[in-house]
Amino acid sequence: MKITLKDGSFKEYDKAMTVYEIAKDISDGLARMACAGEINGEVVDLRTVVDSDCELNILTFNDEAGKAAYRHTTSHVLAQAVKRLYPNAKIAIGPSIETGFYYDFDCEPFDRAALDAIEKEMKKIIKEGAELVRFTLPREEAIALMKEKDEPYKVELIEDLPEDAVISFYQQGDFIDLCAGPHLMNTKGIKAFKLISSSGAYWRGSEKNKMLTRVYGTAFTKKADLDDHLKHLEEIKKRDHNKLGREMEIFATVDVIGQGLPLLMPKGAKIIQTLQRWIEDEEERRGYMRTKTPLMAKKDLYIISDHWGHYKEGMFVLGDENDENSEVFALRPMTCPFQYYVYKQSQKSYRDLPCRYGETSTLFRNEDSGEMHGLTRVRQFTISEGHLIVTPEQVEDEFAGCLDLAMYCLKTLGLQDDVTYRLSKWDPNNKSKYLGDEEQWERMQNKMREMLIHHGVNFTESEGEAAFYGPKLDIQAKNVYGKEDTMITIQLDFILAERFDMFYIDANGEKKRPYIIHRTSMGCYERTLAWLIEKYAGLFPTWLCPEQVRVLPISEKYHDYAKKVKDELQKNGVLVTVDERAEKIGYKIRQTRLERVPYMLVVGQKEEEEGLVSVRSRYLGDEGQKPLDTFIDEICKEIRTKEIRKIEVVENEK
RNA sequence: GCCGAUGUGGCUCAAUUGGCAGAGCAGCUGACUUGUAAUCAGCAGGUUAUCGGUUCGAGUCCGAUCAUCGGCUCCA
Repeated sequence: MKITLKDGSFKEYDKAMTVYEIAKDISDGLARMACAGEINGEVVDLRTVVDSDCELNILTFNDEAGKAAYRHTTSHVLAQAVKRLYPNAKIAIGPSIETGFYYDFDCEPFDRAALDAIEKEMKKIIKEGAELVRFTLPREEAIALMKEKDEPYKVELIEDLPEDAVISFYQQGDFIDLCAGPHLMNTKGIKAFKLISSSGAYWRGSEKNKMLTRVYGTAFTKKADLDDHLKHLEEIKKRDHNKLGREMEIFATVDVIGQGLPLLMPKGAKIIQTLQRWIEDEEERRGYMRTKTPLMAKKDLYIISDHWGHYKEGMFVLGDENDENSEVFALRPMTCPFQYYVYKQSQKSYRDLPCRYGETSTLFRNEDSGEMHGLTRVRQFTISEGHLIVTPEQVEDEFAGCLDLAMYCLKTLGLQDDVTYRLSKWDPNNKSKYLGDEEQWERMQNKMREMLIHHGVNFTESEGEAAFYGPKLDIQAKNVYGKEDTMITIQLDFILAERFDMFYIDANGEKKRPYIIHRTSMGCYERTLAWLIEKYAGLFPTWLCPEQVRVLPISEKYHDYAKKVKDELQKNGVLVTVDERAEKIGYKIRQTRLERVPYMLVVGQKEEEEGLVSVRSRYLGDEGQKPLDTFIDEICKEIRTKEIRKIEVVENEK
């Protein structure tokens, strides 16, 4: 048998040896070896390999699958420890995840002290060093075994496996778990792990099911890697927009105002204003017409759009629905139907299409109380929303136009490499959630897929993520913790034009249904702001900074000159302030840096006499003295071109 | 909505386990008039998230509510 190692080398082995024995031989410390290999790209447990003529890659901890096996084994040890300390706990599932693992238990919730105790027990189990033994059972016997062990969740899992599935178990000491593997060969192999937190999670991810206790942990093959990871978690906490944004006075929340209703402070409001002006102008250049439509409407409107049928739970309803004499309104969760009525104000010809409407639109969504988070999940938000009413022939070009605009926005903000593209499709197993029939959905989804391929977009597909009226292209980004959110969305709608009886007159004088494209250009302002805070750790590109320059006079004697510098900058549209406090220059510099202002202009006697400024920037540190006019030219160019200068000087410690 | 944790000046944290709410930073006032990351002195700032309960006495114990955080579900 030929065993290929990842470094490209390979060894020939006697056919009489089992793959497992070979693996032991190769790894020479068997406990440290992930008992996993790869055949034709598929990860397998070495003990399941019967064909000794295949070409096999032995997976080590340098491979993702090897690491996953390692983390997964740690989750089994966690389950064993929990069973020892809480014999009545029932085990559910415990997979490996990106930087660790979790395991769900049906038992009382754990507090930190309980987690510490479980950790201690896990260390004991690791020290005991039981071998992980794999065995398989026929379906009935597998069910019987799990019934005997009184593990109802495992029984349910087995019952749902296909009839012909191989049902494998892994045993370490007296602990047996239903599991496909692969695993380490011995629990002794686990070197570094930590239980991070405990929380609730529904069995099989459905809120109709019982809530189980989930324990999250992280595991690394080296102690140093674990320490690095824990340190990394501390580090990214510093750029978490929810912490940094409050610290920098970009936003705040107030308990009597309510959940999901952040206050944008002057700095946050300024950044959003800058974004908004930029986007509105850009859209106008691209042929959009601006609308400004009401924030609320009678429920009649939502009945036509069928938001009343499909989205009522998500809306804030005003008035008493149960009282026939009460006029019922709802705050708008979307702008779509309002802009449709803008379209419908006059009869349109095919010559009027494409008709592109844009609106800086404030929306309200009654999110569940546990959903709100910083600026990324709120109950009131403002998006760069727009709707394009197009003829069927224009769909492709206009979709491309929306995509181009979205990509332009991302690129300008420096975010283009941080996103993934997702084709969000309907859920064919839950058709009642959606309007329209299967034929329509398949047709539109195929069309969208074709367009994405045509434009060379690298995308994934996901079922059950569509809007109720059509498929979406969602542009997704991850926050500092790796959690994904939709930043930008472009949606194809083939339903609502009919419901709203929208039409245009074609070249033959016949009424035709238009298509509608729903889209955002740079998404929701609040969410994009949160993303920018995390991306730049608060050190925004100069053009976005709420304060771009601070003038620091050496002493009171130079206040007049400082003001003159400020006025000149202001005249050129630069956001500038003067620090006139009677403090030493070092103190003012320190504070200006902590507040992340990109440029400081120190002015004293020499500067005043010669019309200079001493520039100190977060980009290059001390940039020396230069004429005021030169500095103005430079910074105006930087702002105008929305340049993202590379930051060389980063130390914002407090 | 569900599970869990947390809540003390603007921020970071104390308060000997039920016994006089305190410190640093920030702020304000005054002095200093300063050359590239913290000048000195003084002052002010609190119904301990809110409401209720137990107690001679509650920041501390109990209950409810609100908010924040970590997840689940949901979602831009």
